[in-house]
Amino acid sequence: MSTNAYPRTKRGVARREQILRAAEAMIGAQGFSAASIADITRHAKTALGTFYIYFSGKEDVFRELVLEMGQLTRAVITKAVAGAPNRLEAERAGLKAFLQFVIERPSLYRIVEEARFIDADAYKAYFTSFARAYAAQLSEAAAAGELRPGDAEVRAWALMGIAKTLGERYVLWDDTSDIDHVVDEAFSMIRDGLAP
Amino acid sequence: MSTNAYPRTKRGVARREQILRAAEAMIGAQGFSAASIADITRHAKTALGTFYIYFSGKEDVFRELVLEMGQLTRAVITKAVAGAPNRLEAERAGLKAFLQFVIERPSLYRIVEEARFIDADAYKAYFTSFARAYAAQLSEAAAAGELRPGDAEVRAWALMGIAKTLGERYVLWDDTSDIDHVVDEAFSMIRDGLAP
DNA sequence: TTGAAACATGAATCAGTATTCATGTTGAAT
DNA sequence: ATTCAACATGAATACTGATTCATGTTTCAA
Repeated sequence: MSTNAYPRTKRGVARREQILRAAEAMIGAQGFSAASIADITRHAKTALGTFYIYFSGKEDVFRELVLEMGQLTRAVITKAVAGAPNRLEAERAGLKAFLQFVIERPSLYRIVEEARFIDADAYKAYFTSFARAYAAQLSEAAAAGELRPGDAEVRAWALMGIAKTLGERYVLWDDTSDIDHVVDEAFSMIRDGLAP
Repeated sequence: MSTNAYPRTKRGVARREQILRAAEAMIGAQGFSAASIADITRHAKTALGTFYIYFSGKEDVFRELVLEMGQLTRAVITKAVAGAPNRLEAERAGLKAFLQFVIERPSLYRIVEEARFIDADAYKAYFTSFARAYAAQLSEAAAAGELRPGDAEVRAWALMGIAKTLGERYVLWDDTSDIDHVVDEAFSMIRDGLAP
């Protein structure tokens, strides 16, 4: 197996996962270039060469982690938003769920942001695809009279910007115990900014 | 001169500036690790070793560029905001000026964002100092009844997040001819979100 | 139970580039 | 005009860390 083919045995599946998690931890903590393959395999308790059985190189694991983050974020937010009675409550729930997710997986968050500089295409793909879906929701809600009319795409990017930045400031930098306060304050601005 | 002391002759001043501009262009275009010192000096039309007369290493130029960006952004926004009749108009003017600045110096924008991963302290310093001043303005405006009451710090970070993200999306990725549309749409959301 | 495919190992390569340094050249003060 | 500090040069050095590979070990289907 030279690159990235899926493992054929239980052991293989487990090893691959071990390495992936170690890569998340190391790259998340030290950044892409500072984290060496040796760091990753050491942390995964495997030999150096084993890495190359499962991944074709450092960028390859990295890309996979970005993909993973994409799927997770979507899943988490979709689930959090599911029960909301209307679009505005969905915004609140989505923001809160996102920040909560950053608390749980800070490494993945950092990795996605670093992707801009390591694998710009993966980064763009992640955010544009997210934005497209987001804008569709906003657009629909505006049509239903739940939001004031306005450019759904610009709104989607602005709202993503708020979430990203608050996540960085209030979770990564300074693990505020009071995430709810941040959510409330930001949401009240968003609510009044969008409500009909 | 082993590191970073200021040049003593006209020629020295000019060379240093040449190299700084070349570093901005190369690092901005290719990213910190992909841009080699050789790239930078080639672009600056000087010998490799000359670089080390003026800078102690790659991180050193990088840090200086981040500093420069800090001063420039402040200056540009302060100036743009100066004539605004009230805080809300200041927000509009500031957002527009920021996006315009990204159009003019895309490399500096990228460099500051990459600083998060290369020189986290410089990055933090840049944004927290900016946020502090921003929050003070918002706080003052709220006290004067120009804005609805609310947590000025959270607002400052949220607004910075909007600006950063719109800059990335609508300037770096897709040089929209119609920046004014983006500003208008984002601003109408901000206005309603903050107006008393 | 056995044999072949899958997986594991880590020392040895290989590549790229940051940094140094010994040797010139230029600037400007006297 | 002279002189010394400042500046310029780029080949040589030094280092880091990614990737390979020859040699075992384990899994599992038959």
